[in-house]
Amino acid sequence: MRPNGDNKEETLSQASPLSKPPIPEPRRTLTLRDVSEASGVSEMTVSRVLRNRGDVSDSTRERVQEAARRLGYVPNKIAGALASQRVNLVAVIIPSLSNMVFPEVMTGISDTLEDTGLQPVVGVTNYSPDREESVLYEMLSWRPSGVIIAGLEHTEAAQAMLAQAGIPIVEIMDIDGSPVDSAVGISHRRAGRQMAEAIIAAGYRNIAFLGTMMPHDHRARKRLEGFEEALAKAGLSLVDREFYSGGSALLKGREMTEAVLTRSPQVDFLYYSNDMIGAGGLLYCLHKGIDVPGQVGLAGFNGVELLDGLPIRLATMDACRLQIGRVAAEIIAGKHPSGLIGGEVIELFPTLQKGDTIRG
Amino acid sequence: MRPNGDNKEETLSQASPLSKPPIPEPRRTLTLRDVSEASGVSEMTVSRVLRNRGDVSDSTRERVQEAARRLGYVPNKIAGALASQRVNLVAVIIPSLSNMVFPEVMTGISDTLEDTGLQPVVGVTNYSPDREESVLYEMLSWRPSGVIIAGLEHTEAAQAMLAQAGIPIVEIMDIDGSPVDSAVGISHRRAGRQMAEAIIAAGYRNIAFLGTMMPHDHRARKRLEGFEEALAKAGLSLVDREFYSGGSALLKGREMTEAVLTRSPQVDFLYYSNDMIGAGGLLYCLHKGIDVPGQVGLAGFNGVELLDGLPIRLATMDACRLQIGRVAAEIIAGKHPSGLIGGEVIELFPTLQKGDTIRG
DNA sequence: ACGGATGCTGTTACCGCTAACATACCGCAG
DNA sequence: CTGCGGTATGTTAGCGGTAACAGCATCCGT
Repeated sequence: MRPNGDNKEETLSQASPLSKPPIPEPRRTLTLRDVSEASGVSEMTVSRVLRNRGDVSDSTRERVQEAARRLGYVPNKIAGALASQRVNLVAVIIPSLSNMVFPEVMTGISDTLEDTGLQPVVGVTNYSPDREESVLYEMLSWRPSGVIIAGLEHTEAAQAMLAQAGIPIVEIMDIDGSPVDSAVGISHRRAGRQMAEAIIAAGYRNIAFLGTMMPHDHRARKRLEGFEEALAKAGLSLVDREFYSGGSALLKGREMTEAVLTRSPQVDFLYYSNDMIGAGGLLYCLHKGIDVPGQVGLAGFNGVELLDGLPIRLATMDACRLQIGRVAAEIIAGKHPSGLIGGEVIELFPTLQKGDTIRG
Repeated sequence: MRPNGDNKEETLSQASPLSKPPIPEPRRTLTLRDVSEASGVSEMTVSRVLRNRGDVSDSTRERVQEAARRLGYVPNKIAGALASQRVNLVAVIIPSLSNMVFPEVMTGISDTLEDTGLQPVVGVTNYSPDREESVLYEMLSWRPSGVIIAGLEHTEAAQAMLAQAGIPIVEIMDIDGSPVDSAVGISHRRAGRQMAEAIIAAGYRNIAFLGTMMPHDHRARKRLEGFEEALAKAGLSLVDREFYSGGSALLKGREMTEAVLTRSPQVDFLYYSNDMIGAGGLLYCLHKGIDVPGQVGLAGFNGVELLDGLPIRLATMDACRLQIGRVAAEIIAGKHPSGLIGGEVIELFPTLQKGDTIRG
């Protein structure tokens, strides 16, 4: 299966005597040379035709294209990239795919990159800093044209690699910290604060938090910090808190909610670190006949599409995922107005959607 | 920012006079040469150390490693791959990421590839055959070690590329058709049939189908075909059908269910093409106080984790996603018992989970 | 008619790394 | 002391493309 190193000259001279059957020899993988011999021009001209660069006469162009198509030639980007010092890949490094939130960021990125000739390549870290470091190393070794990476927290080595890479780096999702190069995202601290303020303004006083255990989900952590900060400012503090890790988020939301409401019956508001567990909690409350938002209010975070399908709309904050992807890609592609310089921090502002689960 | 083509010799000779400050010059991207000069051995020896290949004395090895680390050297896999004719990438081509189902396949693939030195690279087609073709072309041009691609239906050109690529190809998810090389998946036709049989056996007679409009979701189509086939065998046919495209699947499920139940009040069973719309329908029925599964039964497809969090469990069939990913990766990595020959079709058998939405 | 612009094609020298082979050095049996 | 096998390192020749430049017609204005 591997390309065998049989001597080229002999093989070729007897293999393609300018005959025209469709697919002459499906053995060795084809090179520019094969197309060049099949069409009677130099490799360079073939290269020009296939990349649509430089002047080539129409007749030659057609002859080359026909030959390439007939042979089923697929260019070798490895060689091309090495020679031209140009790689049309953008490394995208994210913590998870099963999260609903990152696929949407990806959509924003893909859409924007679509007509730039750039191609996103995804790496997944599972929220592990070490894994992030090795994924980054691996991707940088392919010399991408840019890096889009989630979060501002990385290992020291990863920071160093990013700083040294000599390509545009965009850290996304979060702006509470100092980026290596550019950053696009929202302030999770502010988002937590805002939600707390809205909750307090609505008159809730006995507030519980339900969220992920993950020590490396810095954004969830920052939201909670902002949230508690605002509570403190109002002279309040969390009445209860519950954490989980792994499993079906919807189910966990249900279970955690039951646990909290049983343990702390005085609780009148449930703040969830994401919409999925929030939805689980909401379904639980509705199922139990709890008056939402009268007796208990709820809020999540992210603004996932899923919420539209629930019986009543969960309060949430849109995390601007699509736009984050778009702007990050624009910066990499050099299409962003302010991204031409690099080193920008672009803050987006999530909108609070009170839905039907906060009274007032 | 781009590596500038300044002449190497001069630059180097004055840039690194064997001094030892941490990060001498963050300008040009580093090459083996830089590490070689910094550690006083040949490039070849550095290459050997960094790849852990061949015999190198401990003292040399350490010196080289230290230099590489100090400089922040990241190898250039483009050059490496070109020279060695070896690429540690596996192309994975799937229709969508927002589907819940493919991320899980990805997990199976990643897990299995983890300790093989192989790296998955994802391409997304959005269920478009043309896009699939171009994504495939793009990926093949990086000369991956294998291809994992969803489905058995591809454009003619894509089929040809796959056949010519000279690397292991695994078509996943589906086995109702003829694969180019290997295939791992379930029979969706059989799955549809099985579900229909279970529904009929439970005594339902007025059955409606609710699903996606997408003309290129061949697996959903095959499930419906199998389903109708089994209905026909029992002298039945679909009482109603409803299609959607785009939007929040949960919401669409809700809306479609309302539409069907209003239009065809005699319907006593709702068969959904996926769990997400099924869940939407279930929530709708529960909300309306419809007796499930007495008055109306429901079933979906996929066995997504989300279902665990619903008030009652939706009937579904597990699509063996994790295992599909695993086996596909094993075949590519040459670790699968029967995959050593290639050209195998491996059928997996989904289990029908009746949940709480089919009576009996 | 001639210098120069223009269009098309070919030649040469790499890109950064590794396979394969060559070399140097060591110790030790003969 | 020679020769041999092994270990540690260096040298050479590409991998398959592309940048840069070098031809060589053809065509233009003056």
